[in-house]
Amino acid sequence: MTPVKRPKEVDENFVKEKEAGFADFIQRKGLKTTRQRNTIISVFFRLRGHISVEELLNEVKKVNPRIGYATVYRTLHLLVESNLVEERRFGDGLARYEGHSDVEHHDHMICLECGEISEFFNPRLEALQEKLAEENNFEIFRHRLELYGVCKDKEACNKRKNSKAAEARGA
Amino acid sequence: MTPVKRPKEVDENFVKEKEAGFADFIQRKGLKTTRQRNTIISVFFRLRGHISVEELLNEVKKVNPRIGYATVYRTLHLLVESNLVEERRFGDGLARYEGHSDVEHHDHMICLECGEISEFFNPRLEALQEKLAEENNFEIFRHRLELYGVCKDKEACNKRKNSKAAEARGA
DNA sequence: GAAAGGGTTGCAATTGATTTGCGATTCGAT
DNA sequence: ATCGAATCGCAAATCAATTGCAACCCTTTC
Ligand SMILES: [Mn+2]
Ligand SMILES: [Mn+2]
Ligand SMILES: [Zn+2]
Ligand SMILES: [Zn+2]
Repeated sequence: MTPVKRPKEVDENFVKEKEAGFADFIQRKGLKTTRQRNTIISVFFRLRGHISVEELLNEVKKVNPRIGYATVYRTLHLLVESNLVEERRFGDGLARYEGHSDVEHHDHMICLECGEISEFFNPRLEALQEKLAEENNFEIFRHRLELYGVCKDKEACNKRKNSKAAEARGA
Repeated sequence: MTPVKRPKEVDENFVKEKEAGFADFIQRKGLKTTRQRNTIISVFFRLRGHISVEELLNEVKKVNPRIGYATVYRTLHLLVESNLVEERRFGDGLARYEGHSDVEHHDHMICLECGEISEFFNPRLEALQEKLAEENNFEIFRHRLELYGVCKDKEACNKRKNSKAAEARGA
């Protein structure tokens, strides 16, 4: 298994790259740079994990409280279209977004108890998928693999579950 | 690749098994057999493919026009809970349901052009997932793998796409 | 086989996420 | 600075799915 590791600190270089990529996209498309879009992507790429629209909006509002849902939704669509961000749906009914990290593509294991999401990438798995597609005369553009289950480390799992419950109460 | 094959004709034996399974579940749960539920499952298990709620309701209404959305939704939830049916979401925003066939579990390749959904099952792929989970100290309950792309056979793909477009116009 | 109790239905209203219409505002090429 | 086009913010609309509730139907009991 190759776990995907995310840097703990914000990687300013990564953010810069993403911002530049978005600027490119905007220009290519004949769209406009705006204060709001800049704020949103700057905030977004400094967050890590699988961010919901609400989470993002909350953070964005700390910078500019006048920005609303519609603009965040619209900007996220642009980010997805520009291929700088991927949309995820883990079955809790709301979309989540993540900027690619070093390992662009990866898959997920989701603990149904504590909600922990582990990211991984395995070349053999990817290759096998290609082989199966080949045999079926099919060309893969993208794929989605999610493993749902539970942590075997019950101790760690429970700890996470509890801290999550506490957080939910507090918020 | 092991393509999953579905019988072309309704397999009455399969339907019977499913109906019996549902009866069992209903009883175990202390729920009630009703005319509506019987109609819905009988219709559902005679359909094949990945059925949306609306599609199912349309068919159900041919038998009993008084049955409404709520009952179909509620019955589908029971079917999923009873493990006789799986819910799928292929990204078009609505849930689809399928009764298991001989090959209980399978994954999907979805053509973004013609909408064709190929079903397959590959033991190596399944085993590899288990191995990766093991390495991550994770226990898999279920998983979801979807390959999105296009048919390489452009002729067949276009034919399907066109017949689909015609159908949409006609309906 | 009638009555009782509890699950079920159908409908309409509600929810929750996401989208959209639109008047006001901002962008950016000229 | 100007002007047409793109964008914003808000509220209203949409869309799938869920739910409250009064009427109704099953099953068990007597
Ligand atoms: Mn991820
Ligand atoms: Mn299937
Ligand atoms: Zn866990
Ligand atoms: Zn195709």
